[in-house]
Amino acid sequence: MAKGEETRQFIIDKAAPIFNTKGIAATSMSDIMEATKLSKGSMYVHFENKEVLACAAVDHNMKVLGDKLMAKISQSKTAKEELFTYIDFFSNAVNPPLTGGCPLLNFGTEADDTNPVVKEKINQGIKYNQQLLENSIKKGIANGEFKPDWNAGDFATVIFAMMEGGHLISRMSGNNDKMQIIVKTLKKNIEENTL
Amino acid sequence: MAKGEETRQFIIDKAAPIFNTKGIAATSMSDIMEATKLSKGSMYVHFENKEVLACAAVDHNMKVLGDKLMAKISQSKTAKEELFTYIDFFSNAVNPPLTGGCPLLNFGTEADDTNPVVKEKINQGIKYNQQLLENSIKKGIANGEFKPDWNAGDFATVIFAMMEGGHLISRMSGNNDKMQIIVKTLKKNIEENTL
DNA sequence: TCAAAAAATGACCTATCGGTCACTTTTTAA
DNA sequence: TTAAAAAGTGACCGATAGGTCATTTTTTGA
Repeated sequence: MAKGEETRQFIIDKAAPIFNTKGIAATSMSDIMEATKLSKGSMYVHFENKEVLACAAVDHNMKVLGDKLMAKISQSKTAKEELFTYIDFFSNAVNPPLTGGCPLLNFGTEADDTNPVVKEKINQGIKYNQQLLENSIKKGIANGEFKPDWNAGDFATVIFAMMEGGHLISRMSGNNDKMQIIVKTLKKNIEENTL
Repeated sequence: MAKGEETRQFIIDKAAPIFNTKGIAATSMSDIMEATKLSKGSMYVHFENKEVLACAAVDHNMKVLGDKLMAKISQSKTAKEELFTYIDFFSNAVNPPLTGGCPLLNFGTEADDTNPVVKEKINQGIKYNQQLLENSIKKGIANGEFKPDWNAGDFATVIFAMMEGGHLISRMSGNNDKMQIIVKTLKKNIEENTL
């Protein structure tokens, strides 16, 4: 990797968790300078402006989270195991896989009415998650693990929505109590559709 | 109402939707000045600083939303109707009851790692919603509408989490398709627990 | 090896931020 | 009616925001 690209990645690595924690608007270039120990001029060698850096940070957060998730899921042997692994992966909202919590929730709500570019990134991220879940369910139906009349698309949406909602509740309360109810309910639901 | 209190309320009325749309950090006092057509000095007669105004706006958004919700729910005759009314009330995420969408989601995610005061307000707001739902379910169990072994607390959490998650999905996609799946699933679940 | 290209620096720029204050206008109540 | 209190004004303040650029330092490849 050329020096330039190396530094660019280094900046993104340092900036990503800050953006995910403080939000895009509340994160200043000075925050990134402090975290990277680089000068302001250097930041602007690699990023045209703050918006470009923020977008790169959003992408990075989603990629890192996706990679961690897939590393776990790919170890699963059955479709049911895949769903359980997905749920378990996000089940600790107080100590989440990514510093600052779920980037889809964080950047999505901030970008909603203000940043169409980031909003669309998050929209794609959400669709990716739902597709991932839907594929696992369909796989399980195809190989006889799950009931054939189970609506894969609908339940994929249900899982995703409940996990995000549970994430919000548990982060606000500071404990995973409600998230555990969500996890329990979803797993029970999966069991009921398991043959 | 004294003149001072009148102006204070006027400022909160104008500021609340702006904060809910842009977020606290991204909303400037100039934004509020423009919306109210009041001078900067006047703002600081009624609010010690931006944080105090933001907190008042958060409270106001939650109160307005709660009042609108209760106005609908109080018309319901049965417990099942109450739950359906709650769900329907929040079912249009693209054109939500409050400008900017759900304040619990908006302010909650922003305040999460940065503003403990607002975070606690949102935590209380979430608990209030869950309690409201739990009470309706318990009422329905008590009067024989619902199955007696239905876990009221758990299902209250499920409804709230799914609606918030659905809200996020639908706002990002710009349509209510996924929210409708959520609504359909929840109502079916309620029907299954209705005697 | 060495010169051109790329990266890094930090002083500096303008705009805007939240917030203050001396002053004017309006409201209030005796 | 009137004077004290409250509300409202807008110029002004220091701090910080995002961003620029001449200059220096480091990297690169012929």
